[in-house]
Amino acid sequence: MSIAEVARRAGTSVATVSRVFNNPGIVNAQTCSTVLRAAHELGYVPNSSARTLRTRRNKVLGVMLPTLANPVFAQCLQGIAEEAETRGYAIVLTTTEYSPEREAAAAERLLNAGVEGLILVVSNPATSQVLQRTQQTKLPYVLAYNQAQEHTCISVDNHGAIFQLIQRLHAAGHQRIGMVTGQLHASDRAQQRCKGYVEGMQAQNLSPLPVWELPFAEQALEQLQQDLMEATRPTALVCSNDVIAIRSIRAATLAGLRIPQDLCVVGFDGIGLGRDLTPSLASITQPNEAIGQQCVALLCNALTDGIPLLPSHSVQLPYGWRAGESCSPLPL
Amino acid sequence: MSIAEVARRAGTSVATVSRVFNNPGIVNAQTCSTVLRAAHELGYVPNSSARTLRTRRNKVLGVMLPTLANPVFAQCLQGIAEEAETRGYAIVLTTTEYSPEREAAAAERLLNAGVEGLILVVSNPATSQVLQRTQQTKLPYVLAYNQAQEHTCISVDNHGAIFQLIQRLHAAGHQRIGMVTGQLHASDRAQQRCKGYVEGMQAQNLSPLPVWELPFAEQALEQLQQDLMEATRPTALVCSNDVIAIRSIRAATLAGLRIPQDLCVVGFDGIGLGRDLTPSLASITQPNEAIGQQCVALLCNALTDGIPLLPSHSVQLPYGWRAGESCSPLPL
DNA sequence: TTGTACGCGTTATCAG
DNA sequence: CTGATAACGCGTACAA
Repeated sequence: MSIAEVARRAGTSVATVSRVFNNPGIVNAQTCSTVLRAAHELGYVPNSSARTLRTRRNKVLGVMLPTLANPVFAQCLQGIAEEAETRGYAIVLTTTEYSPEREAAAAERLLNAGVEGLILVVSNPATSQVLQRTQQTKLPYVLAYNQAQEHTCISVDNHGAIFQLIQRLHAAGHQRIGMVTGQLHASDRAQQRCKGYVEGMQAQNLSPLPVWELPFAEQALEQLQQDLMEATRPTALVCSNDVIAIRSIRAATLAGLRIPQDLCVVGFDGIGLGRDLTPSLASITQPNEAIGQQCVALLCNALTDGIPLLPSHSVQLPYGWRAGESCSPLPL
Repeated sequence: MSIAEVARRAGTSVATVSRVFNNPGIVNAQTCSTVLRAAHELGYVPNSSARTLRTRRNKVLGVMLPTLANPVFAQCLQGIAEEAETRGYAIVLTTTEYSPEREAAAAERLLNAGVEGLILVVSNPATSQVLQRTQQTKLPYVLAYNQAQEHTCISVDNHGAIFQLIQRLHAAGHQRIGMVTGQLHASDRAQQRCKGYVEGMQAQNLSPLPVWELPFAEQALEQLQQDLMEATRPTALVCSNDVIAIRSIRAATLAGLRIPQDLCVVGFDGIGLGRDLTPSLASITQPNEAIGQQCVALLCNALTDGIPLLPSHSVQLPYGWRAGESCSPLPL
């Protein structure tokens, strides 16, 4: 099952067999088909380790995600896996659970695994040690979801999406609009979305409310619930992601509010499950699979062309809008 | 950065360096630490391709999952990734979207990737071509979630879980209990759970209702919705997984029913998101991460010990119960 | 257009 | 306990 056996059977040298597989153009069509037939009959499949040893390319991509518990990343990974598969790349996966400490260790493991390139979702590109470390290694990498001038990113316009949403909510008559987010330090996206909220409110001459920041705790939700029982409660809640939105709906319902009559709730991400909920979840959608696919595509192209990946290769994909029962119809 | 450089710096032979990394026990403690230091100073990291070429072991596991859109499998994958990581294994992932055709192709790709072992979730172990093909190759494999005598499986007692649930529902006063499932042919678990339903009902001297089988279509849900408006509608709905349960809650709500006063709904899987829903989702829980971890553990142990994986190595993990607002409290 | 021969970095065998 | 050395399977100068 090695190249030598194929060569023997085809009556050629190993070099020719190798060429047939790597550069068919430069070999006689006749010999080529002879070799191919021999290879097929023997069920020959090239040994990737040997090839890697020689070429120093192993066709493995490293993927670092915050968690798989949030369907956004699961969906993205699906896109990554798909595209990687068609391109013949394997992936090694690691999750950080949104912890900066785990991030560093996780990245180190990917590096040690000898990956050719990296797809990363970091908590904050501006402060991430992972990115410094990665840049040292000269390995090509692309950030998914993160948005930062200095890096190659596949993302959506987080700021603009929320900014525009505020405008639409206002147009629909909402004045008191609140924002709920996960832990801000764990996610630059959340920060950008919050910024979009504040500036969006100001642009509408509305005063932004203090942002609800929900750490992953029961307690925080109860606070939100309390606040929603005040007379000055908002009439619409913008959430920095769909999971937060689902939790917010829970808090609101426990506070005795009806969705969307008393309170409109909008999420961000467009996870598939949102459609099946009751009420169905209104959300700013991201093309999650496509984000994953593009990451792989960019990386693989850079790898095969041997050109370095630059910030200018960043792609900003369009976000969308999924209407849902958790929010009354919005103009536009 | 190769073993030779380390040897030179440590003043030993390459063989010794190799031993230090692979079998430290048989080398002099003194030399050992010298080598280790040299290696560390040089930032030496063993080349996995060369090692693989020599040992014919690449430390890559193949994982075949139905989809990542269902959080159950995302959670399981998280467990797999974690355990694989700690054991120094990489994984190559592929999804089948519950399609038997895609299953065969997906498995073939994993095989071609040269994986050392496989973790599979197949639609039906009894009819799966994938398993035949896998057995031909003599590669060790373990089935996750699937339950079958002839294979090595990590699963829960699907039949028993539902059987017991029916008993509890009956004890709580329910007489008309219905069952909702996804496409039966796409999942042996669903079949086993339905069997548990039918036999559980009979054991309680209740007559089982025709099972609602929901293909992935809008239409099917509407049928359920219609049926739930009949006078003879069930008072409790057992669902073969949490996603189905979420959809059923939607159908019931659209039918004008209140959950759980008019209709109790119970899911299966215990996906994390279930806790955050309103009403929160009552569910029979599976230890999803643990299932993934055990698959990896079993596989890796078999791989390192060189012993074949037998059906007798199967593990049946305990299922649990998560109370939730979608179902009134149940005895036991 | 094809063949020969070397080296990629390791591990395993066999002497010492 | 340690060292020399032959593979492992492949790609690629270089020569023909």
